[in-house]
Amino acid sequence: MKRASIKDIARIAEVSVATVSYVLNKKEGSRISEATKTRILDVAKSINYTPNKIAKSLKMNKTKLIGLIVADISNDFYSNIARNIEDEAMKLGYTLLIGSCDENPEKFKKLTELFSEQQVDGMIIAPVVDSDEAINKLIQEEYPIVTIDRYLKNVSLPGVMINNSEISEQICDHLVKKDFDEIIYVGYNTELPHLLDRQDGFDQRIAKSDISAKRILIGIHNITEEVHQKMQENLDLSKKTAIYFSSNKLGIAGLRYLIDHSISVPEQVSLVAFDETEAYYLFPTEVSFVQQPLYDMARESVKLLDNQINDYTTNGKRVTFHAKFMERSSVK
Amino acid sequence: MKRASIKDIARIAEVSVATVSYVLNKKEGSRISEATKTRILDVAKSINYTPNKIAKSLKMNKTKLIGLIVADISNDFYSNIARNIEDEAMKLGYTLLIGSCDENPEKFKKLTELFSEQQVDGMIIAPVVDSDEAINKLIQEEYPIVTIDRYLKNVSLPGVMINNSEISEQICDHLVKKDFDEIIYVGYNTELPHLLDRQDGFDQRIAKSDISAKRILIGIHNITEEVHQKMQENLDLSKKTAIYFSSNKLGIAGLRYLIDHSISVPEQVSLVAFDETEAYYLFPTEVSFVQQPLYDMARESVKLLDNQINDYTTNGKRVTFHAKFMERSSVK
DNA sequence: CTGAAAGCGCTTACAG
DNA sequence: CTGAAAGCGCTTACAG
Repeated sequence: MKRASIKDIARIAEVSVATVSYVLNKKEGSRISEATKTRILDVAKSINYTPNKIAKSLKMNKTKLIGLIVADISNDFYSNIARNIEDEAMKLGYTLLIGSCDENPEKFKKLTELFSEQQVDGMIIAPVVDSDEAINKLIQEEYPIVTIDRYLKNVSLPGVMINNSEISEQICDHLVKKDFDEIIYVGYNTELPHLLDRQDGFDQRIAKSDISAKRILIGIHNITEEVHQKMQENLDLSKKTAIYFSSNKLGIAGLRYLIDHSISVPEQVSLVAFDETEAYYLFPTEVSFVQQPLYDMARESVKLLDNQINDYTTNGKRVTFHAKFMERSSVK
Repeated sequence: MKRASIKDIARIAEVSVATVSYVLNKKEGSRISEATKTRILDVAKSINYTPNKIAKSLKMNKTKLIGLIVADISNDFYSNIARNIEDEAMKLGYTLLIGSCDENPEKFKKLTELFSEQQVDGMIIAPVVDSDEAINKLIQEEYPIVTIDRYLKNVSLPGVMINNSEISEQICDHLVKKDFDEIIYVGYNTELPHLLDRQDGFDQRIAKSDISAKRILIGIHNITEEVHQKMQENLDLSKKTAIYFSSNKLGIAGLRYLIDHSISVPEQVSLVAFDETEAYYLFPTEVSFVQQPLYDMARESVKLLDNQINDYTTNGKRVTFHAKFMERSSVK
């Protein structure tokens, strides 16, 4: 697998490597004669030349590589975000490196180091709990970074997010108006700001009502088991109940519980879930869900990062998108 | 974002860059004195040195990068394969570049070019229809490649696959013995060898029985619509019927049809699907499915590729794994 | 219109 | 025990 280099082209076309480089990069500015130009192009084609991006990167001090660190790539939300980011990155000439840290700060740190060694021009990250140290190091090095989905409480990095609190309030409002005896919020026991926002929005609306509300908060591991156990303990079918699952993982676990216990939706219990996932569509009832504008978020994140790369600034702006409540038939 | 280089270390520690390089790469062979060694390491740490892999790659003529081209990353099968490959690649010191060509040969070709320019040491690919040209070019350049899941009819590339024909025959045998009036095979109208194998295995077993069989073959786009339409036309609930969905996408579309039409499984119709996906678990009946040994396949593919990289050979061996039929309650 | 030369950050065979 | 130097494949300011 010996690859042709511009040196080879230069030798065969009997010109200098400089000239080859100019022609190949279309930087001649009409300086090079048509004859040499076509000769060079022909030779390049005939020996199957492909540029060595590594060499170019070294010289140019930029790789046109972007690193993406998601919290969990097996989550449909993140895999869809990744696809959209890849498309957008490509449009701006970047190649995307994808890493999943699986909510593990050690793995998060390792990925930042890996990407850094790989000389990525910047990173799009979804911070996980305890990833602050690794992130601060990047900030200190003035590494271009942009957050997505999640954000940091104490640091103002540029990033994209949704109106978590607001949309939760809307959902809750919708449920409150339907006159349920009880509304159950299913969320995570976590410090992640965007998730606390979802909880806050819900709480605020509940506070203004006189409806009884319960909170089921679970750890980030063993989601299925914990959701099942807590639903067992908290779901009282003698009451007219609505459940709000604040993530797709929680939603899937909850739907699974309802299937296993033959609880029919929305006859016996109503529900709303966060995010969209293919799995919702195999549930016997159409699931009402919160849809995030993935494409717009992906596009904006790449744009923000590109800006950071071209002109580094410390006070990044955070862009908030509006999630959309898609009403289906799972709420009665 | 000015990064420290070994030159900086050399200057501060007052040694040559050669010495720094030896120490950093632990290639001293006890040649360097402990004093200089620790001095260099201390300086490296204090100025936050991270090696520039780009420079190293250029010099060493290898990047420790592997490219993975899957047919469709939004398919759970491929995203799980990708995760497993990433883990295995990491173990051997490789970083994984992931690309999804979405069954599009143009995109496939573009990804091979992108990866090639990025100087990946090798590629793991799932060939799509009409990708032969791009693949032949790689072969001609003696680029280390390994196929996964799918394989090529006319070229013997090293690769991993499952016993498609055999497992289909087993499934069919299982259904034949249950004495259905009719068995429907749902597959793709395609030339992809591994899918034709699935069909062949089914056909062979049917031929030895006297059960009526139907084939529903659909195009690779608009899966949901086509499956719905053809099931509408072909499903006769007055007969005792079993359906065999030969991919997870087909399975999901089919399950969706059954949900939409309130057809109960296995009471009114029995079914088996290929591959595992989270969505199956939200279906009211536990779905019997074919499980592929993803981890083993991923590991073997990386191993085969690593072998190719270290010692290129043209006659690659193909490794076949055994898929497993997981019987649940969707067949009566 | 074209080329010689420096340099990006590394590694390593060679010399001392 | 340590260093000078060449070279990986490019780009580009400069000279002619």
